[in-house]
Amino acid sequence: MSLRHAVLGLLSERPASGYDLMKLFETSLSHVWSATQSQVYGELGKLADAGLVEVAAEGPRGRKEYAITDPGRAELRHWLTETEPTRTRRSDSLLRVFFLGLLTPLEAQTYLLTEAERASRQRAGLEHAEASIEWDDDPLSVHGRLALEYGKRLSAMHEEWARWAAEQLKA
Amino acid sequence: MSLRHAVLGLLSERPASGYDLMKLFETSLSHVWSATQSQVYGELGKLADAGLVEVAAEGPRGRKEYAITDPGRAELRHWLTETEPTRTRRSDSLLRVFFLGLLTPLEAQTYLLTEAERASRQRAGLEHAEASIEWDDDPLSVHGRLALEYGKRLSAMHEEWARWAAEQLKA
DNA sequence: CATTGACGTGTCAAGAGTGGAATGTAAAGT
DNA sequence: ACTTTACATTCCACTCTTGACACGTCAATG
Repeated sequence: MSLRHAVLGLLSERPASGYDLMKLFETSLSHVWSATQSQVYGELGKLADAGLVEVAAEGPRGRKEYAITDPGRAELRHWLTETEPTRTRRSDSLLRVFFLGLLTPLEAQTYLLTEAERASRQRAGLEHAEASIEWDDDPLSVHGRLALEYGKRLSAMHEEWARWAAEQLKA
Repeated sequence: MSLRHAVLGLLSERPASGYDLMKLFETSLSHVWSATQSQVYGELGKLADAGLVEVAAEGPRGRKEYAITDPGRAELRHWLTETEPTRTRRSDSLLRVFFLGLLTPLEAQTYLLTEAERASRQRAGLEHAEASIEWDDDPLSVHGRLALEYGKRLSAMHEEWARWAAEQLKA
Protein backbone atom coordinates (compact mmCIF):
# COMPACT_ATOMS: atom_id res chain seq x y z
CA MET A 1 0.00 0.00 0.00
CA SER A 2 2.26 2.67 -1.32
CA LEU A 3 -0.46 5.24 -1.81
CA ARG A 4 0.19 6.13 1.78
CA HIS A 5 3.84 6.70 1.09
CA ALA A 6 3.17 8.65 -2.05
CA VAL A 7 1.05 11.06 -0.03
CA LEU A 8 3.60 11.26 2.76
CA GLY A 9 6.36 11.83 0.24
CA LEU A 10 4.56 14.69 -1.41
CA LEU A 11 3.78 16.26 1.94
CA SER A 12 7.43 15.94 2.93
CA GLU A 13 8.26 18.55 0.29
CA ARG A 14 5.67 21.06 1.44
CA PRO A 15 2.25 21.19 3.09
CA ALA A 16 -0.68 20.74 0.78
CA SER A 17 -4.43 20.24 0.67
CA GLY A 18 -6.14 17.20 -0.80
CA TYR A 19 -6.83 19.23 -3.89
CA ASP A 20 -3.18 20.21 -4.22
CA LEU A 21 -2.15 16.59 -3.86
CA MET A 22 -4.53 15.54 -6.59
CA LYS A 23 -2.86 17.95 -8.96
CA LEU A 24 0.55 16.64 -8.02
CA PHE A 25 -0.59 13.09 -8.69
CA GLU A 26 -1.86 14.17 -12.07
CA THR A 27 1.26 16.04 -13.02
CA SER A 28 4.56 15.03 -11.47
CA LEU A 29 3.55 11.52 -10.41
CA SER A 30 1.28 10.72 -13.33
CA HIS A 31 3.61 8.16 -14.86
CA VAL A 32 4.61 6.65 -11.56
CA TRP A 33 1.60 6.41 -9.34
CA SER A 34 -2.02 7.20 -9.95
CA ALA A 35 -4.66 8.01 -7.38
CA THR A 36 -8.26 9.03 -7.45
CA GLN A 37 -9.65 11.81 -5.38
CA SER A 38 -11.59 9.40 -3.17
CA GLN A 39 -8.36 7.66 -2.39
CA VAL A 40 -6.42 10.81 -1.59
CA TYR A 41 -8.99 12.27 0.75
CA GLY A 42 -9.54 8.91 2.38
CA GLU A 43 -5.86 8.38 2.90
CA LEU A 44 -5.39 11.86 4.34
CA GLY A 45 -8.06 11.07 6.91
CA LYS A 46 -6.40 7.79 7.87
CA LEU A 47 -2.98 9.41 7.96
CA ALA A 48 -4.30 12.14 10.25
CA ASP A 49 -5.89 9.55 12.55
CA ALA A 50 -2.57 7.76 12.71
CA GLY A 51 -0.75 10.97 13.57
CA LEU A 52 1.48 10.81 10.51
CA VAL A 53 0.11 14.07 9.16
CA GLU A 54 -1.74 16.95 10.77
CA VAL A 55 -3.93 19.84 9.68
CA ALA A 56 -1.48 22.71 9.69
CA ALA A 57 -3.80 25.44 8.48
CA GLU A 58 -7.35 25.99 7.33
CA GLY A 59 -8.09 28.21 4.39
CA PRO A 60 -11.02 29.47 2.35
CA ARG A 61 -13.63 27.05 0.98
CA GLY A 62 -13.04 24.62 3.79
CA ARG A 63 -9.51 24.06 2.63
CA LYS A 64 -7.44 21.99 5.02
CA GLU A 65 -3.75 22.14 4.54
CA TYR A 66 -1.99 19.05 5.77
CA ALA A 67 1.60 18.86 6.91
CA ILE A 68 3.73 15.82 7.61
CA THR A 69 4.64 15.17 11.25
CA ASP A 70 7.83 13.74 12.68
CA PRO A 71 6.32 10.25 13.01
CA GLY A 72 5.25 10.65 9.39
CA ARG A 73 8.78 11.45 8.30
CA ALA A 74 10.05 8.48 10.26
CA GLU A 75 7.55 6.20 8.55
CA LEU A 76 8.57 7.53 5.16
CA ARG A 77 12.21 6.96 5.88
CA HIS A 78 11.51 3.51 7.17
CA TRP A 79 9.66 2.68 3.97
CA LEU A 80 12.51 3.95 1.82
CA THR A 81 15.32 2.25 3.62
CA GLU A 82 13.93 -0.84 5.29
CA THR A 83 11.30 -2.22 3.00
CA GLU A 84 11.58 -3.94 -0.35
CA PRO A 85 9.73 -2.48 -3.31
CA THR A 86 6.84 -4.77 -4.19
CA ARG A 87 6.93 -5.76 -7.81
CA THR A 88 3.54 -6.29 -9.27
CA ARG A 89 4.15 -8.45 -12.26
CA ARG A 90 1.05 -7.56 -14.13
CA SER A 91 0.90 -6.22 -17.60
CA ASP A 92 -2.23 -6.24 -19.65
CA SER A 93 -0.41 -5.61 -22.90
CA LEU A 94 2.09 -8.41 -22.30
CA LEU A 95 -0.67 -10.80 -21.30
CA ARG A 96 -2.18 -10.27 -24.72
CA VAL A 97 1.06 -11.28 -26.35
CA PHE A 98 0.67 -14.73 -24.84
CA PHE A 99 -2.63 -15.22 -26.55
CA LEU A 100 -1.78 -13.73 -29.90
CA GLY A 101 -1.97 -17.25 -31.29
CA LEU A 102 -5.73 -16.92 -31.37
CA LEU A 103 -5.49 -14.25 -34.02
CA THR A 104 -4.32 -14.47 -37.59
CA PRO A 105 -0.62 -13.68 -38.06
CA LEU A 106 -1.62 -10.41 -39.69
CA GLU A 107 -3.81 -9.37 -36.78
CA ALA A 108 -1.06 -10.28 -34.34
CA GLN A 109 1.47 -8.19 -36.21
CA THR A 110 -0.97 -5.31 -36.28
CA TYR A 111 -1.30 -5.53 -32.53
CA LEU A 112 2.45 -5.38 -32.05
CA LEU A 113 2.94 -2.53 -34.45
CA THR A 114 0.18 -0.59 -32.74
CA GLU A 115 2.02 -1.12 -29.49
CA ALA A 116 5.16 0.20 -31.11
CA GLU A 117 3.35 3.30 -32.30
CA ARG A 118 1.93 3.91 -28.89
CA ALA A 119 5.32 3.56 -27.25
CA SER A 120 6.75 5.94 -29.78
CA ARG A 121 4.09 8.54 -29.07
CA GLN A 122 4.62 8.13 -25.37
CA ARG A 123 8.31 8.71 -25.79
CA ALA A 124 7.66 11.86 -27.76
CA GLY A 125 5.28 13.02 -25.07
CA LEU A 126 7.87 12.52 -22.38
CA GLU A 127 10.50 14.34 -24.36
CA HIS A 128 8.12 17.18 -24.90
CA ALA A 129 7.32 17.27 -21.20
CA GLU A 130 10.99 17.25 -20.34
CA ALA A 131 11.62 20.26 -22.53
CA SER A 132 8.71 22.25 -21.16
CA ILE A 133 9.17 21.61 -17.46
CA GLU A 134 10.86 24.32 -15.52
CA TRP A 135 13.65 22.51 -13.81
CA ASP A 136 13.99 24.73 -10.80
CA ASP A 137 15.87 23.42 -7.82
CA ASP A 138 12.81 21.78 -6.36
CA PRO A 139 14.25 18.67 -4.69
CA LEU A 140 11.41 16.63 -6.16
CA SER A 141 12.33 17.56 -9.68
CA VAL A 142 15.91 16.40 -9.29
CA HIS A 143 14.77 12.87 -8.80
CA GLY A 144 11.76 13.38 -10.99
CA ARG A 145 14.25 13.78 -13.76
CA LEU A 146 15.66 10.33 -13.07
CA ALA A 147 12.16 8.88 -13.20
CA LEU A 148 11.47 10.67 -16.45
CA GLU A 149 14.61 9.25 -17.97
CA TYR A 150 13.38 5.82 -16.93
CA GLY A 151 10.13 6.47 -18.76
CA LYS A 152 11.98 7.49 -21.88
CA ARG A 153 14.17 4.43 -21.84
CA LEU A 154 11.19 2.19 -21.14
CA SER A 155 9.15 3.47 -24.06
CA ALA A 156 12.15 3.30 -26.38
CA MET A 157 12.76 -0.30 -25.35
CA HIS A 158 9.09 -1.13 -25.71
CA GLU A 159 8.97 0.22 -29.22
CA GLU A 160 12.08 -1.63 -30.32
CA TRP A 161 10.85 -4.85 -28.82
CA ALA A 162 7.42 -4.58 -30.44
CA ARG A 163 8.96 -4.02 -33.86
CA TRP A 164 11.32 -6.91 -33.32
CA ALA A 165 8.45 -9.16 -32.19
CA ALA A 166 6.36 -8.24 -35.24
CA GLU A 167 9.33 -9.17 -37.38
CA GLN A 168 9.62 -12.52 -35.62
CA LEU A 169 6.05 -13.37 -36.50
CA LYS A 170 6.79 -13.03 -40.18
CA ALA A 171 9.12 -16.00 -39.99
CA MET B 1 -10.14 -6.88 -15.13
CA SER B 2 -7.87 -8.99 -17.21
CA LEU B 3 -7.74 -11.90 -14.79
CA ARG B 4 -10.84 -13.10 -16.58
CA HIS B 5 -9.06 -12.98 -19.90
CA ALA B 6 -5.96 -14.62 -18.56
CA VAL B 7 -8.09 -17.57 -17.45
CA LEU B 8 -9.99 -17.67 -20.72
CA GLY B 9 -6.73 -17.49 -22.64
CA LEU B 10 -5.23 -20.40 -20.78
CA LEU B 11 -8.36 -22.45 -21.24
CA SER B 12 -8.31 -21.66 -24.95
CA GLU B 13 -5.18 -23.78 -25.25
CA ARG B 14 -6.60 -26.75 -23.47
CA PRO B 15 -9.10 -27.65 -20.72
CA ALA B 16 -7.78 -27.40 -17.18
CA SER B 17 -8.81 -27.51 -13.54
CA GLY B 18 -8.38 -24.62 -11.13
CA TYR B 19 -5.34 -26.37 -9.79
CA ASP B 20 -3.84 -26.71 -13.25
CA LEU B 21 -4.47 -23.04 -13.91
CA MET B 22 -2.72 -22.07 -10.71
CA LYS B 23 0.37 -23.89 -11.87
CA LEU B 24 0.22 -22.18 -15.22
CA PHE B 25 -0.02 -18.81 -13.53
CA GLU B 26 3.00 -19.66 -11.43
CA THR B 27 5.07 -20.90 -14.32
CA SER B 28 4.37 -19.55 -17.78
CA LEU B 29 2.53 -16.41 -16.74
CA SER B 30 4.50 -15.62 -13.61
CA HIS B 31 6.21 -12.55 -15.05
CA VAL B 32 3.14 -11.32 -16.82
CA TRP B 33 0.13 -11.83 -14.62
CA SER B 34 -0.19 -13.11 -11.08
CA ALA B 35 -3.23 -14.64 -9.47
CA THR B 36 -4.00 -16.20 -6.15
CA GLN B 37 -5.89 -19.40 -5.80
CA SER B 38 -8.95 -17.60 -4.38
CA GLN B 39 -9.06 -15.48 -7.45
CA VAL B 40 -8.75 -18.35 -9.86
CA TYR B 41 -11.47 -20.45 -8.30
CA GLY B 42 -13.69 -17.42 -7.89
CA GLU B 43 -13.23 -16.39 -11.47
CA LEU B 44 -13.91 -19.89 -12.76
CA GLY B 45 -17.22 -19.84 -10.92
CA LYS B 46 -18.19 -16.49 -12.40
CA LEU B 47 -17.05 -17.52 -15.85
CA ALA B 48 -19.15 -20.67 -15.63
CA ASP B 49 -22.19 -18.66 -14.49
CA ALA B 50 -21.69 -16.38 -17.48
CA GLY B 51 -21.47 -19.35 -19.81
CA LEU B 52 -17.99 -18.48 -21.02
CA VAL B 53 -16.57 -21.73 -19.69
CA GLU B 54 -18.16 -25.05 -18.75
CA VAL B 55 -17.29 -28.08 -16.69
CA ALA B 56 -16.14 -30.50 -19.34
CA ALA B 57 -15.21 -33.40 -17.10
CA GLU B 58 -14.99 -34.38 -13.47
CA GLY B 59 -12.07 -36.31 -12.14
CA PRO B 60 -10.78 -37.80 -8.92
CA ARG B 61 -10.62 -35.66 -5.74
CA GLY B 62 -13.51 -33.53 -6.91
CA ARG B 63 -11.47 -32.28 -9.81
CA LYS B 64 -13.48 -30.21 -12.24
CA GLU B 65 -11.97 -29.71 -15.61
CA TYR B 66 -13.15 -26.54 -17.26
CA ALA B 67 -13.26 -25.92 -21.00
CA ILE B 68 -13.81 -22.69 -22.84
CA THR B 69 -17.10 -22.34 -24.73
CA ASP B 70 -17.80 -20.58 -28.00
CA PRO B 71 -19.07 -17.46 -26.26
CA GLY B 72 -15.88 -17.58 -24.22
CA ARG B 73 -13.73 -17.70 -27.32
CA ALA B 74 -15.71 -14.80 -28.76
CA GLU B 75 -15.16 -12.77 -25.61
CA LEU B 76 -11.45 -13.50 -25.72
CA ARG B 77 -11.20 -12.47 -29.31
CA HIS B 78 -13.16 -9.34 -28.63
CA TRP B 79 -10.78 -8.46 -25.82
CA LEU B 80 -7.74 -9.00 -28.01
CA THR B 81 -8.92 -7.09 -31.02
CA GLU B 82 -11.40 -4.49 -29.86
CA THR B 83 -10.20 -3.27 -26.49
CA GLU B 84 -7.23 -1.15 -25.56
CA PRO B 85 -4.72 -2.53 -23.08
CA THR B 86 -5.10 -0.67 -19.81
CA ARG B 87 -1.84 0.76 -18.61
CA THR B 88 -1.52 0.85 -14.89
CA ARG B 89 1.02 3.49 -14.25
CA ARG B 90 2.04 2.32 -10.88
CA SER B 91 5.52 1.40 -9.84
CA ASP B 92 6.59 1.15 -6.26
CA SER B 93 10.28 1.20 -7.09
CA LEU B 94 9.96 4.27 -9.29
CA LEU B 95 7.88 6.06 -6.70
CA ARG B 96 10.75 5.70 -4.30
CA VAL B 97 13.06 7.40 -6.75
CA PHE B 98 10.97 10.54 -6.43
CA PHE B 99 11.58 10.70 -2.75
CA LEU B 100 15.22 9.76 -2.70
CA GLY B 101 15.92 13.35 -1.68
CA LEU B 102 14.98 12.42 1.87
CA LEU B 103 17.98 10.15 2.12
CA THR B 104 21.65 10.98 2.13
CA PRO B 105 23.26 10.85 -1.33
CA LEU B 106 25.04 7.69 -0.26
CA GLU B 107 21.84 5.98 0.81
CA ALA B 108 20.17 7.03 -2.41
CA GLN B 109 22.98 5.59 -4.49
CA THR B 110 22.81 2.40 -2.52
CA TYR B 111 19.14 2.11 -3.31
CA LEU B 112 19.79 2.53 -7.02
CA LEU B 113 22.66 0.09 -7.09
CA THR B 114 20.57 -2.46 -5.24
CA GLU B 115 17.94 -2.04 -7.93
CA ALA B 116 20.60 -2.62 -10.55
CA GLU B 117 21.71 -5.80 -8.84
CA ARG B 118 18.19 -7.05 -8.62
CA ALA B 119 17.55 -6.35 -12.27
CA SER B 120 20.74 -8.13 -13.15
CA ARG B 121 19.74 -11.19 -11.17
CA GLN B 122 16.34 -11.18 -12.76
CA ARG B 123 17.90 -11.07 -16.20
CA ALA B 124 20.10 -14.02 -15.34
CA GLY B 125 17.05 -15.88 -14.06
CA LEU B 126 15.18 -15.30 -17.28
CA GLU B 127 18.09 -16.40 -19.37
CA HIS B 128 18.40 -19.52 -17.31
CA ALA B 129 14.68 -20.16 -17.69
CA GLU B 130 14.92 -19.66 -21.42
CA ALA B 131 17.65 -22.24 -21.69
CA SER B 132 15.85 -24.82 -19.60
CA ILE B 133 12.37 -24.57 -21.07
CA GLU B 134 11.44 -27.19 -23.56
CA TRP B 135 10.32 -25.18 -26.54
CA ASP B 136 7.93 -27.64 -28.05
CA ASP B 137 5.44 -26.40 -30.55
CA ASP B 138 2.91 -25.47 -27.91
CA PRO B 139 1.26 -22.39 -29.41
CA LEU B 140 1.51 -20.67 -26.05
CA SER B 141 5.26 -21.02 -25.98
CA VAL B 142 5.71 -19.34 -29.36
CA HIS B 143 4.35 -16.12 -28.00
CA GLY B 144 5.65 -16.83 -24.53
CA ARG B 145 9.07 -16.52 -26.11
CA LEU B 146 8.26 -13.00 -27.22
CA ALA B 147 7.15 -12.11 -23.72
CA LEU B 148 10.30 -13.61 -22.29
CA GLU B 149 12.42 -11.51 -24.60
CA TYR B 150 10.51 -8.48 -23.36
CA GLY B 151 11.41 -9.42 -19.81
CA LYS B 152 15.07 -9.76 -20.72
CA ARG B 153 15.14 -6.40 -22.42
CA LEU B 154 13.25 -4.79 -19.56
CA SER B 155 15.61 -6.01 -16.90
CA ALA B 156 18.64 -5.08 -18.97
CA MET B 157 17.26 -1.59 -19.42
CA HIS B 158 16.40 -1.34 -15.75
CA GLU B 159 19.91 -2.24 -14.73
CA GLU B 160 21.54 0.22 -17.10
CA TRP B 161 19.21 2.98 -16.00
CA ALA B 162 19.81 2.35 -12.31
CA ARG B 163 23.60 2.46 -12.78
CA TRP B 164 23.27 5.62 -14.83
CA ALA B 165 21.03 7.22 -12.19
CA ALA B 166 23.45 6.35 -9.40
CA GLU B 167 26.18 8.00 -11.44
CA GLN B 168 24.04 11.11 -11.87
CA LEU B 169 23.73 11.48 -8.12
CA LYS B 170 27.46 11.69 -7.75
CA ALA B 171 27.45 14.95 -9.65
C1' DC C 1 -0.73 -50.01 7.34
C1' DA C 2 0.32 -45.43 8.63
C1' DT C 3 2.01 -41.31 7.26
C1' DT C 4 3.36 -37.91 4.14
C1' DG C 5 3.10 -35.11 0.22
C1' DA C 6 0.91 -33.73 -3.84
C1' DC C 7 -3.64 -32.91 -5.46
C1' DG C 8 -7.78 -30.31 -5.34
C1' DT C 9 -11.78 -27.24 -4.06
C1' DG C 10 -13.78 -23.84 -1.55
C1' DT C 11 -14.98 -19.61 1.89
C1' DC C 12 -14.15 -15.52 4.51
C1' DA C 13 -12.59 -10.92 6.15
C1' DA C 14 -10.22 -6.95 5.30
C1' DG C 15 -8.14 -3.71 2.57
C1' DA C 16 -7.23 -1.41 -1.88
C1' DG C 17 -8.95 0.77 -5.85
C1' DT C 18 -12.67 2.73 -9.11
C1' DG C 19 -16.06 5.90 -10.61
C1' DG C 20 -19.38 8.83 -9.81
C1' DA C 21 -22.35 12.03 -7.45
C1' DA C 22 -23.55 15.65 -4.21
C1' DT C 23 -22.44 19.92 -2.20
C1' DG C 24 -20.77 24.11 -1.75
C1' DT C 25 -17.42 28.59 -1.80
C1' DA C 26 -14.30 32.06 -3.85
C1' DA C 27 -12.47 34.53 -7.53
C1' DA C 28 -12.40 36.26 -12.12
C1' DG C 29 -14.30 37.55 -16.40
C1' DT C 30 -18.25 39.80 -19.12
C1' DA D 1 -25.24 41.64 -11.73
C1' DC D 2 -24.39 37.24 -13.80
C1' DT D 3 -21.95 33.34 -15.14
C1' DT D 4 -18.20 30.50 -15.47
C1' DT D 5 -14.18 28.42 -13.77
C1' DA D 6 -11.33 26.85 -10.21
C1' DC D 7 -11.15 25.37 -5.60
C1' DA D 8 -12.34 21.93 -2.16
C1' DT D 9 -14.45 18.24 0.57
C1' DT D 10 -17.20 14.12 1.51
C1' DC D 11 -19.87 9.94 0.69
C1' DC D 12 -21.40 5.82 -1.63
C1' DA D 13 -21.57 1.47 -3.96
C1' DC D 14 -19.05 -1.59 -6.20
C1' DT D 15 -15.25 -4.61 -7.72
C1' DC D 16 -10.62 -6.50 -7.21
C1' DT D 17 -7.02 -8.47 -4.54
C1' DT D 18 -4.77 -10.56 -0.71
C1' DG D 19 -3.85 -13.97 2.70
C1' DA D 20 -5.38 -17.23 5.55
C1' DC D 21 -8.12 -20.96 6.74
C1' DA D 22 -10.80 -25.26 6.25
C1' DC D 23 -11.83 -29.28 4.12
C1' DG D 24 -11.11 -33.58 1.78
C1' DT D 25 -8.69 -37.34 -1.59
C1' DC D 26 -5.29 -40.17 -3.98
C1' DA D 27 -0.65 -42.39 -4.42
C1' DA D 28 3.57 -43.71 -2.88
C1' DT D 29 6.87 -44.75 0.65
C1' DG D 30 8.78 -47.02 4.50
